[in-house]
Amino acid sequence: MTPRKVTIIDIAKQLNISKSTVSRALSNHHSIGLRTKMRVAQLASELNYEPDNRAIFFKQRKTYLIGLILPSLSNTFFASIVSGVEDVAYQKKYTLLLGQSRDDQEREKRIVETMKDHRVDGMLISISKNTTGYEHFKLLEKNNIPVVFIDRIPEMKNIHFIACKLENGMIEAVSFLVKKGHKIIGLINGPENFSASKERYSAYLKALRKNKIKPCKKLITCSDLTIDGNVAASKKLLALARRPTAIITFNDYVALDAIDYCKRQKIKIDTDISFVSFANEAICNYMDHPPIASVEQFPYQQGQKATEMLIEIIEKAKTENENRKTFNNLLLQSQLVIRGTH
Amino acid sequence: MTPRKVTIIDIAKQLNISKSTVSRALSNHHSIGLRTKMRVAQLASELNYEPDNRAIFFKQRKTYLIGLILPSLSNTFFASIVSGVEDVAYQKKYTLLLGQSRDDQEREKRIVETMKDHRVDGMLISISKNTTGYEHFKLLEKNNIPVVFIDRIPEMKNIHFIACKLENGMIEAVSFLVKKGHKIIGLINGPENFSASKERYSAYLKALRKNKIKPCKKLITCSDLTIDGNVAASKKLLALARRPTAIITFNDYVALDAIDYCKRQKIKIDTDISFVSFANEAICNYMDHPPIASVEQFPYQQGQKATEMLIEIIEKAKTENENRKTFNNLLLQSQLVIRGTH
DNA sequence: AAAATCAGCACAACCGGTTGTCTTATTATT
DNA sequence: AATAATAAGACAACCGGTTGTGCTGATTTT
Repeated sequence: MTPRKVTIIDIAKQLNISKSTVSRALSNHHSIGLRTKMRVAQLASELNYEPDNRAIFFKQRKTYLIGLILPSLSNTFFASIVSGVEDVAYQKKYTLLLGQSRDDQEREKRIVETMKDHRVDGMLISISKNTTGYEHFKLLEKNNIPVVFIDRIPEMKNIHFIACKLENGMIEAVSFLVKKGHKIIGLINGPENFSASKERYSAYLKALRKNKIKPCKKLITCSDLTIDGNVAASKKLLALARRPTAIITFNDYVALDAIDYCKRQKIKIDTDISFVSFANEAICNYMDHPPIASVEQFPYQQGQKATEMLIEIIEKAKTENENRKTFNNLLLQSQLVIRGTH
Repeated sequence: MTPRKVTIIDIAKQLNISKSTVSRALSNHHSIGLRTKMRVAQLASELNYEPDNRAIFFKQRKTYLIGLILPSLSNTFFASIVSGVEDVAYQKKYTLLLGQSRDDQEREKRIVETMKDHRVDGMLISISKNTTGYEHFKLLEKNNIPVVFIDRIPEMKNIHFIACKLENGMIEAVSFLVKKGHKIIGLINGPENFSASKERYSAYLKALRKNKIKPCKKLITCSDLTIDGNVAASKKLLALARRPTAIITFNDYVALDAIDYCKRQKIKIDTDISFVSFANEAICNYMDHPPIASVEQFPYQQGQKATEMLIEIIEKAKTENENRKTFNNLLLQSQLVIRGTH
């Protein structure tokens, strides 16, 4: 049997005093005499006493746990979110429970369940690629566990979320390309059910209008973000009779696959075709032909802000009237980052 | 005030029965009558009753939490470890607490403290680059919290750990280069205090001996794994009068910085110099001139094995005699992966 | 018919702390 | 000297479950 940890009861017994006295002595309560306080402190350190937070949290109906669910960590974008979340959470004495949905709705549900069972004080979620049903999120609402969605937002009413406003980034991207002389600009978008895809799509159209370019449906395609999907999308655009001279991609990984495809097809990057991506991943700095520009989406900051928002909601819930709920939405501005000498 | 969750007491009151009856009814105990069981089940689902695991864990002296501390997630290597850990942990009903030390000893200590306070059932740790003091790990031992170290192992006696045996990988790497005609093979190693660096170092010497090549001290250097460190190390080796025709690097990121440096210096990759790395990161597939081979260290499997080991220790501790502790060490074999057509 | 068996449930202790109230001895007040 | 005030600490309830034991009435056994 695991040797039991030292409790205040052990201390109380050894000193022949009551456990409430020990408790108060340790928290320096005024109604305990100095002599007793010192004896308790002495014995506590001798016995290596460590309070069991769970007993306290249990009574406080708190856990100081925040659940974070992301599709994956292999994408540096999400890893940055973790860092942002972690930095704020630790600072405010919360600890992070992590789960990866692997873009699988069932897994996402199971993780939500588990974290709910662990009675997290709140959750941060970036939904999976395949999530269409939202019952598991409603379950959290029922259980009064606040959720702030990050970057990948479900299409629900009355939710808290934080994301990066992509419209301005997309407009900057298109204008940048136009200024460099491009007239046929393609778009490889992400899955159609992503709000982030829809936003890119409408911003793309808006940007074209703004630059007096007539949009062409053939120049717009989607990828499921797998390598095969990315390659297929690239193939489709590059096979067009009216082939684009520039392509804007959903993120850097799509761009990398597209660039790879071009190289295999002997299509010269930056000569025959230019790429602009989203995400601005650092790893691209090592590429010989990275996208010439990329829209920064500030994942670290999104993580920070989301966590601040969540903790505020958690701590407000204790005091405030539940009836009149308000929902917090925050959009950061994205920003086009032009790489190197382009 | 947050609306209290439904408890068995609420159910008991409404049905005018005792709470123990409710508890047993819900767990289908034989001494409860069918009629009562059904009434309880009915009301429980009506009220949306959800048991509070914490009360149960509390009594069981368990949390089903596993703490995982890694230096960082920006390195895909560690992200893979997370996935391995997560997959095994979730399957065995444990949940993951995550912390990044950012290669800062103080931060590592604080995270250990926090996780200890949350009474994790066990911890998985990959130590930070700068960790030299081990008091915080001894603290865990004192608190009877088992720890399994992963990949980055402290130099302590009597610890559980899992790592990847690098010797064979290094020997394969050197032999591979020799077979390709290289005679002057440099080594950019990691920080000297890493056991992983020491292992690479001695394996490198052993491999040279095996291939009848006389080692030369000048061909061996270390990097602190920052970009500047990597570049400085590259510079040092490439400035040698007897310049190496091949360099083995501590990991892929070092190789990328070295390759980048070569390109800027107009040293032709794969012609003037070849690189072999450790880690076999997937992102390198997108490079024009990735290392021609890389030693796979199986981070996902390390994560899995470490978690299996930890859970076994946790669950064994309950029943076994504590006096005769044994320590588990597991080494996976590394494996040289030759890229593409080389 | 009295004793034994058993189903079905209530009571209370426990996990490890916190906190409100009550008790007792000492000191201060009038 | 009698009373009030105060210091120091004991007692018990509570958080939300689980579990060992005891009690009650009905059925079975002899």
